[in-house]
Amino acid sequence: MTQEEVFKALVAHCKEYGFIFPSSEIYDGLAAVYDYGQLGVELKNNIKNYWWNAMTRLNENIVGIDSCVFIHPKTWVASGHVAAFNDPLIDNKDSKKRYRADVLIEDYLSKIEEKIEKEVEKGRKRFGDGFDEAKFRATNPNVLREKARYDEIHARYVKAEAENDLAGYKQIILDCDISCPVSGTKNWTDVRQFNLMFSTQINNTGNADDKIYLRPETAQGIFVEYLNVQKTGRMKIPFGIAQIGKAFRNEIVARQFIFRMREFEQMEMEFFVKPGTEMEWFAKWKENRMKWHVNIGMGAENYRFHDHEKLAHYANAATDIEFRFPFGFKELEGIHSRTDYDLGNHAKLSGKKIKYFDTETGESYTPYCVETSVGVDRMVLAVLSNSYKVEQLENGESRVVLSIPAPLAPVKAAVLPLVKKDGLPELAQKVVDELRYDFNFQYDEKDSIGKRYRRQDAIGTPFCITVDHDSLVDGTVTVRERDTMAQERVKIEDLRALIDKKVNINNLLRNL
RNA sequence: GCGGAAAUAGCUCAGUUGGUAGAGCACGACCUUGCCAAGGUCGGGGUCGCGAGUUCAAGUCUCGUUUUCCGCUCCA
Repeated sequence: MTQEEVFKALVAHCKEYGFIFPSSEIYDGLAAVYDYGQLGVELKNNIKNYWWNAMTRLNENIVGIDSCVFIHPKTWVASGHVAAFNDPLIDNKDSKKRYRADVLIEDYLSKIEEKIEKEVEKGRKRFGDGFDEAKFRATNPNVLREKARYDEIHARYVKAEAENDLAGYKQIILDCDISCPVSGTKNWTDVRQFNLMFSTQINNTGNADDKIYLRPETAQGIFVEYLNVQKTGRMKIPFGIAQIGKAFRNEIVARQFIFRMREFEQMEMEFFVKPGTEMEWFAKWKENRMKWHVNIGMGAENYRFHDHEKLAHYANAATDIEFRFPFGFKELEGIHSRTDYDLGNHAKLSGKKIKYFDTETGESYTPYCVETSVGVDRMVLAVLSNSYKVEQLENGESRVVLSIPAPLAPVKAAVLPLVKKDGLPELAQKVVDELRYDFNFQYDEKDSIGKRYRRQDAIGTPFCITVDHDSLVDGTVTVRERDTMAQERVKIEDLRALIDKKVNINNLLRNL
């Protein structure tokens, strides 16, 4: 099978066994929205627990919060999202390339500037030492002509930007004969506004000022609560605030199953540090986070860092942790050094003093911030795609197995009576009743034992516990391991310890 | 958003030049076997993604639309 076929099979598998469904499928579904089913939610919760505990329990100086999806709209002005995510876009119909209309115009303007500079350069060469640049710029007809053109276009551009006039952008592009760098044609679509943030209204007065946004990242919920947490928790720099929650982005193209959805879940941690120490912490968190990923046991070779060369407006360093998905290495987590951009802007816009007073040094400063941000859904996809295997068995048959790392597996063990008679179901039920307080169990008595093993393989259950006739006599059962299919005989009273050792998330945490 | 392809049962698919929907698996009941799936009998389940049009008649032809996949594009 090709990678593409494997991925398709995985998507079908996820639906067939209740991990992930297309959202509202009975109404034909909704693009790029997926629901987690009965097994998917267990897997996802296990991943979240592993992260939450690694952050908040293993670090005394990291605490968690749960902020709302709705936050004051000014938050998104301060964060830069309102300004940065209202792009006017235009397509060239021939090359099928999409451009930001404002960037096309800006590029054109800078070309005019270059022309002017060239003229000035020519003048300098011609006149030599006696060259009066200011006078040349004020009198040379070529320069004046270009300057006038520049001023006119620039004025229109600024006006279009201020008024968000999409037709105005288009007209500038047409008037300036701006052509597509790829196709060279001027066959343009209309300019369309694209806003990454979803918006709604918080009451029904219809007043535009009531517009609020669904958060495009959970991070800002942390920044707006920074002061509360720092003060009430008596937190001392350096310290972190962790949060897991939903975020929403109106992506132009949301695709690749749950890799890029319009509604998704993030696990973000903002770590506040003294200015000047942020690179040190950035390096520390890079290492720390990679360790967390590799510790899951899906192979260190499947992860890599990808350092950003082009940095976002708020960052002075950024890297991605990428994972080898069926469609290539893609971002799983982002680690950003966000400087004091967020807290600084919130201080400015809110008028509140957001400074940290260091009692040891007597200094007062706006903390810098290092962010770690994982996509929960991407983690789920990483685990599922890495675990999905179609194995050829010795007898020529094949089995589909999800080798999900045991601590993350949705169902930890299945209890199976070898036959549905002779008191075996009753004993099996007793075993389940003993252990259901510790682990997520399934009980299954339908079909042959081999078939039931395969069924558990398909959902990634690490252990199958089979109760047979000997169990009635000596109180032992067969424990069958998912990946090796090896069996061992275990006393019923030893089951809890045996399973716990393999599936308890605390054992993962201990290795960190 | 553009271009290409696809959509029939929970899953994988068949369905002849248009003539009132099938298989295997899965699911339920009963019987049988009993440590690595698919024995038997019976049963439930589909307005063929949705909406129009052509036709005596549309799963099949035409148009639109939705969703998915692939390629562009986008991804502070």
